[in-house]
Amino acid sequence: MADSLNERSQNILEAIVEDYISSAEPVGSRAISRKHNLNLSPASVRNVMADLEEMGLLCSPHTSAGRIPTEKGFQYYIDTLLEVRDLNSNEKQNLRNSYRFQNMRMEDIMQEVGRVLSSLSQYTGLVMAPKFISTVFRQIEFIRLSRGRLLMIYVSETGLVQNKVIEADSSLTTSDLEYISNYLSSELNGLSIQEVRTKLSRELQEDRIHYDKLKKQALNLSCAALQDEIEDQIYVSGASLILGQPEFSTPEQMKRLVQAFESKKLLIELLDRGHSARGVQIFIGSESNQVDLEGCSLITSNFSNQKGAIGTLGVIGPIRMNYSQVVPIVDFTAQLVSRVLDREIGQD
Amino acid sequence: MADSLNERSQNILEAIVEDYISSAEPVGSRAISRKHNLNLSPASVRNVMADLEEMGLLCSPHTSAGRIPTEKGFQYYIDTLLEVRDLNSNEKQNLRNSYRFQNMRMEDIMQEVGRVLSSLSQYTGLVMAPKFISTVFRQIEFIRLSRGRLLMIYVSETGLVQNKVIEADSSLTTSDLEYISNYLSSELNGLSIQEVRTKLSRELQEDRIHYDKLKKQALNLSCAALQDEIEDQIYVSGASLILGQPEFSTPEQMKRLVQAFESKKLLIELLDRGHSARGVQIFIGSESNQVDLEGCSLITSNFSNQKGAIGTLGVIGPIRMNYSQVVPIVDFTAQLVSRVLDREIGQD
DNA sequence: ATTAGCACTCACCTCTGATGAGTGCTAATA
DNA sequence: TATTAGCACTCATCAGAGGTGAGTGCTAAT
Repeated sequence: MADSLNERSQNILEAIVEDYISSAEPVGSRAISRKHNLNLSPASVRNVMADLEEMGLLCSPHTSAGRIPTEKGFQYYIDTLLEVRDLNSNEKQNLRNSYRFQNMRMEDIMQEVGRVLSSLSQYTGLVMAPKFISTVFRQIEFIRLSRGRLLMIYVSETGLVQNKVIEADSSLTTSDLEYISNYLSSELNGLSIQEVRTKLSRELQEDRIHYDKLKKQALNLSCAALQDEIEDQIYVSGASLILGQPEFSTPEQMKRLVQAFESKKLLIELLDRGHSARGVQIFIGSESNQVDLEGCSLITSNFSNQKGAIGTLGVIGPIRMNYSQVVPIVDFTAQLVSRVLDREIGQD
Repeated sequence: MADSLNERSQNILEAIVEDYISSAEPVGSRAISRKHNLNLSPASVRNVMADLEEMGLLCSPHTSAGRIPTEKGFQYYIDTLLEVRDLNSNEKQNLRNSYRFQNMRMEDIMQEVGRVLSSLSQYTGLVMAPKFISTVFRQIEFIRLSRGRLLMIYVSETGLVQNKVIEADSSLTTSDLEYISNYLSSELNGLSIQEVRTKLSRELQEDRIHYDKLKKQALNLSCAALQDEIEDQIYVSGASLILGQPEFSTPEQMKRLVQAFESKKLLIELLDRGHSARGVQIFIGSESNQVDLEGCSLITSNFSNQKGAIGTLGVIGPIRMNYSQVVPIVDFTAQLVSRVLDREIGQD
């Protein structure tokens, strides 16, 4: 149905959306007929606007105000009218230069990505570090904390460090732990977590392993350590930028957003949505299904190195976001980060 | 000078401060003369109020409003009038029960502390994890990331894991690194970072070490890894709570605060102020010297285990904070966390 | 020394009318 | 038949006016 719009309607809708994106104010027929050289009188524009309103693509706050695009209007704009141009090589170079990735830990890289995303887009940057489950095993260490409690340190191929406290048999000596660490690290090196898990459970079932008590304990320990998920890490940058947007200028709106940004769980859930997709994804307004994020749109893209290690980055802003500007930034940044992660383990 | 206040003046100042703390509104003479049974008419109260205003302890937003305490007024209240009662054993038990510390990584503990602090105080909780410099060496690992780049993982006595990427001689093999890790871990175990540093620089100067090339490399590596500070970790919880306070209800104020909370550097600087002191410290308003935190007060206390590992926790709220309620919470929480950190490495 | 009394101040609320941007409808026009 | 000029109408926004009430400072009485 929405596709049945004729060209004039499309032009006018596009004009309204773009005017609204830059002004955040209801757009009147007069403004459209003048600024965009459509050679149409305000009256004609009004007629089309009335049609668009009937279709649910526009609405007006009150009788004597202009029109603003509805969520559905934005949806249509994004699906049909938005042309995302690629960055030219100059812009790409600028973007590359914005990032400082030298000698950074994974955490620092993620933080840096958030920082740049938010400062370039002037909205809020979100980054979710590669998920534990998507990483490739590199090394594992066990350190005794107190009787019966061990600290497990896991390092992935890309240098992502995650740790976890596990309960364990208190009879293990320090050298036992060292042996176990070495044994597991060499056994599991290069396997994906998925493969690690199947390997572990298979070996645990095999009988012969039972002859070597230490090896069995190694398997038990690593099961305890690696079987469960490890909480995703998420980075929010430039939260104050989105608060500067007029649609969130009331104290209530601000509190709501800050609350949402504080809830890592909510954000993880949000970013997980696009986690299997390739390329840039756009979630408009109520698609997020989060009351606290009402009025927000999210532009995300996944990044990953060649061995897996999938994370997600993106920008969250008002529905009235400058999609044509932000989408290429998110897109290219994801590519950039993917390449950086490869370099992390590469030989250059 | 401030101490020259007579008892009546003190009583009235106290009454005004406490009324203002609970109402956030200017306090009138009538309210004081009635609610607090001072047996004084409003007119008498007004006389005293005028004196207090002249001393700079009170001010009035305009002629026909009541009085509100100035920063100096709050300072006086805190220094002279505030009586901080200890929690009774019931309250202590409740507080203990609020915290869930089982099998938690240091990060989780810090986060949990922030969560509980903010939810109990209804202001914003701040926690700074034990500073790297104050920790006791437990173990160090080096993992090759790519040619010339190593990931260093440092684990402190309390299980604080910190990592860092360093550039290094690319000729080191995996087993070299393993040897180096083991050598350093056994050499440095139990030393404070301060001691580690002096030991390292002393050994590097000694000649005999130069015969063992690998040991020399070990020392070089650990110098590169441990000589610089590692960035402090800071946790902010319940930022939205402070935004609910009437003094920060305008959009500008909110944006300002959110910005301040986003700047880890600023917060670290703030918490560092009280870092050498013992017991609870209170920083009122402009004492923070941070324009972005204008109108805020900070209540902090350090925590530490018996071996060092000093961190700081606290609550940030409006100057009009409920000090008598929050101070004991911060105080007892710091004691609690200190004990938990000891248990981390203890034998129970 | 304390307090009752009183004039005074001023934020806050509500009501009012003016303004103007923008609309919908209708009739004239190309 | 599609477009547009014209016009009455709507309604948010703003400024000014008047009323209200909480609270003050001062003075004179207790």
